[in-house]
Amino acid sequence: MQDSVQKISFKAQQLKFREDAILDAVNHLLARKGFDLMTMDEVAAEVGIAKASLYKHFASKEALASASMARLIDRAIAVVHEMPGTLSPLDKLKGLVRWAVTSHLANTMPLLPSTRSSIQQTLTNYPPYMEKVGRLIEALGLWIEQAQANGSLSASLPGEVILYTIFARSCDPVADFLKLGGAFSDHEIVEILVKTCFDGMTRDKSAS
Amino acid sequence: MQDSVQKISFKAQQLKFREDAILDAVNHLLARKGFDLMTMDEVAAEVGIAKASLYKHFASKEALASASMARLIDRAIAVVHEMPGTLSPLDKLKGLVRWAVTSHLANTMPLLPSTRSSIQQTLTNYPPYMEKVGRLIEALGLWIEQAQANGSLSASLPGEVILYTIFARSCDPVADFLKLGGAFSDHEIVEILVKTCFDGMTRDKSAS
DNA sequence: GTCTATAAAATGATAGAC
DNA sequence: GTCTATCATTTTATAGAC
Repeated sequence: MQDSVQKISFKAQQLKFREDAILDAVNHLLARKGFDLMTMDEVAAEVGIAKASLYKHFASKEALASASMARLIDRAIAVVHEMPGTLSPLDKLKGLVRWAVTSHLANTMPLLPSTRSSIQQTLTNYPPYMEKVGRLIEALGLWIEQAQANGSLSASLPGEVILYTIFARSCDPVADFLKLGGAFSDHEIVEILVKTCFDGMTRDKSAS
Repeated sequence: MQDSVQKISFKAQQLKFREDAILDAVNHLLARKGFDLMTMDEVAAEVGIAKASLYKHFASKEALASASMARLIDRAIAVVHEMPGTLSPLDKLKGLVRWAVTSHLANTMPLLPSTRSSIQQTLTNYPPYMEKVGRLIEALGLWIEQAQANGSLSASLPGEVILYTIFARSCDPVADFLKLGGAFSDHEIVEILVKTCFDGMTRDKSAS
């Protein structure tokens, strides 16, 4: 009996391992090409299995992308929870933007906020994804309120504007352009985007 | 002889009119769906002609999109040239962002700055487009230098960062999100994006 | 130049053997 | 569950009549 239980557990582990490998490939392709240009042939090739095998794990291309996106939101939530509690609310928000832009530059950030992708509607109709997004928004909304209360973020700006502006940094083409230009390191690009996102471009950086 | 000349001129005019109608449809579809999701069938349907007729005017889908994008840059250059000379350099730059975001909200702004679109490489290899982009960048670079010189834009920020940041507003998903939310008018959305782009989110708007 | 019809290729998804 | 082979559909592009 114990053998049987261990065997099942081992098989389940193997399954999860394989599905994680598939989602890794999907995440990478979503980051580089987006949903519409990603093909199932490419996914299969990057994982190193036959295309038909993909469909034994995920019912469709949409299901594949949805699972990958849900995992991404889980990771964002993990980043939020692991943010040092000693930081100010503003610095926590900046830390999230740093993570998002860094992931973007490393080709591990799917370009989610594009309302133009055909996957967007599928995602909004996928409860597991929306539930996770809701939890993420809740945590960030708290930080935003706190930052507005202590005067480090403009109190006259609607909270949703701040939220969307932060989200949008994860797909900001400015990072790609600066990387293409080659004049800046990835770290410099990240700091530039954080600075322009929060401080704008009209005043010079004050000593931190 | 005069009849013949007029006839040719008239035919040429008709041709241009038809091709402008085609480019209008392409521009609209590029703005709503992007290059990869736009199909030649849709273009033909929106213009109201047969798909094969499209290929009598433009050699390929890429040629169609390139011509549309070249026309867009021409319009941007026109906006730049029509900007009132009495405005400060900073206000001229803000005026361009206003035009870009307004066009975006009106579905007349193709999402050009995405390095993820498959049309990007075609465009960079299309000299007429690149030449126009170069002229646009030149004019904006001058305004940026002037704004930095008079202290209205941060002098410590590399000019190309400012340039790309301004360009990127034309495809900013924040505008789409705010429109989807329904809490703001188009004009309010435009002003929000202009403000966060230039002033950031860390200080309240000062009286203008 | 416009049309209908069709070729040629890409791609999401499935059948069926093992 | 993995594979090979194949289907069904979409989509870019062209042929050929008028």
